[in-house]
Amino acid sequence: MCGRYALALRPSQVRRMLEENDMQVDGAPEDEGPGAPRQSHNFAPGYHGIVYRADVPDYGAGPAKEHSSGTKGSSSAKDDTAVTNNTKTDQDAHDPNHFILQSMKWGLVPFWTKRNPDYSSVMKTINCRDDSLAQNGGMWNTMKARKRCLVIAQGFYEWLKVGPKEKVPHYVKRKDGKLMCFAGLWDCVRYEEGEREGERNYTYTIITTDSNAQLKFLHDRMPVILDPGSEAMRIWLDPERHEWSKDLQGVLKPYEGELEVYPVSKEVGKVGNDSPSFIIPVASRENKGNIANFFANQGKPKGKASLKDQTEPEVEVVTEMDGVKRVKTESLDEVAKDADDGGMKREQEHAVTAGSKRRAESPAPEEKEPPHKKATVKSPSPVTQPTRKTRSATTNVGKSPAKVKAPAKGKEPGAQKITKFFGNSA
DNA sequence: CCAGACGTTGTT
DNA sequence: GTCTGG
DNA sequence: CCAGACGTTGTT
DNA sequence: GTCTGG
Repeated sequence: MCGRYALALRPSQVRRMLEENDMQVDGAPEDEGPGAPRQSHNFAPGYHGIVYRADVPDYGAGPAKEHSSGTKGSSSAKDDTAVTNNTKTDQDAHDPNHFILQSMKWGLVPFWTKRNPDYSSVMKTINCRDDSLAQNGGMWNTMKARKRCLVIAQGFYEWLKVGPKEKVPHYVKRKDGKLMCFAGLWDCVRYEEGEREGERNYTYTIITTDSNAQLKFLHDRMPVILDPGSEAMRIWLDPERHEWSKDLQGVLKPYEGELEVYPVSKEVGKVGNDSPSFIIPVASRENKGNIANFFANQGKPKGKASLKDQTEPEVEVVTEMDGVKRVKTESLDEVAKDADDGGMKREQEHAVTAGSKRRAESPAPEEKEPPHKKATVKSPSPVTQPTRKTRSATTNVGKSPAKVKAPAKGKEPGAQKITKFFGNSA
């Protein structure tokens, strides 16, 4: 289900927005540079996104040596040597009372993985079912106990199936305009060999649960969404809880707040495309207006209030079961070619960046991550940003936000699909 | 003991 | 890494 | 998650 | 259909 979402904000913007919701942020990754999270309205698995979590060591919350399952108590209790020890104590800098934003790669790879896992394996861990966490064994055991986090997004996409071949993308966001915080799990792995040997690779997964009544027509599953400042969020992120419990399991339930759901441009289906229009109702007046402005203003970033607030979707989800067919047809086509509008000469070259071919031909033998094609149009601050609460100045605490170590850049799968990451011993 | 799984979604 | 099956 | 590729021989 | 890239 949650296999694509929107996060076109820089870490600094995310930080500010969370702080406006009274969330403590003691560190954040750089907006740019190696390992920086990607900004895209079409955020896909494998990208580096923004995760929020307690500032605990790489082995997670709780005592360094303890086993999450509490199994056996023997052991000499002396040998410190933290888990992946060596190389400086990676801890001394951690403070569980601090919460940080960190860049991590979407698609969880467990810490015990020996080699860079193949693509298909990783794709299966972009999500984690809430009911999988209710069972005791399994690969999530350590993470659910000690490595819980929030995955930050503006909203997510879901494709409504209409008929045997048609799929209409819908965007889902919070009605109150706040950032969407998914319950997630993270981990850190250091491969034993390969080009990434020794590097710390941070990855994450998004927890899914049953859809709430509002989204049932779209899909039967949805990500777990937590409200900023809620008790559920506090529990989920609490580093003092380093064992699974009913309280924690209880956090994982369908969202009870209000969401906004509406169809969007089919262009979002093509990975690699990116445009602010993807999070705007496809057939709305705003959309047309925005798109027009968008291209009209190509040269000047300031422009008028282009896409400021796109409330009232007026398109709304319309029916579904039987009316499905019509839902998409016209409206979508319309937008697809609406760029030409009724008389404007300008046309669609759009903001939609064309997806690149898969002609892997790296001129330089380095750099992994897919090219961050600088979106044709950069959206300073696209939609969103309600400024609801308008808290007093977000006192930018004087702490150095550089506490978070830049995560190792992930390597794109595919180069060498060795081992499946589940199969290795210690 | 060792070897192998450890996952999700969607579709049938 | 842990847990299960053989 | 969806979209798109999915191939060989031979020549430069 | 399956697999890969983004």
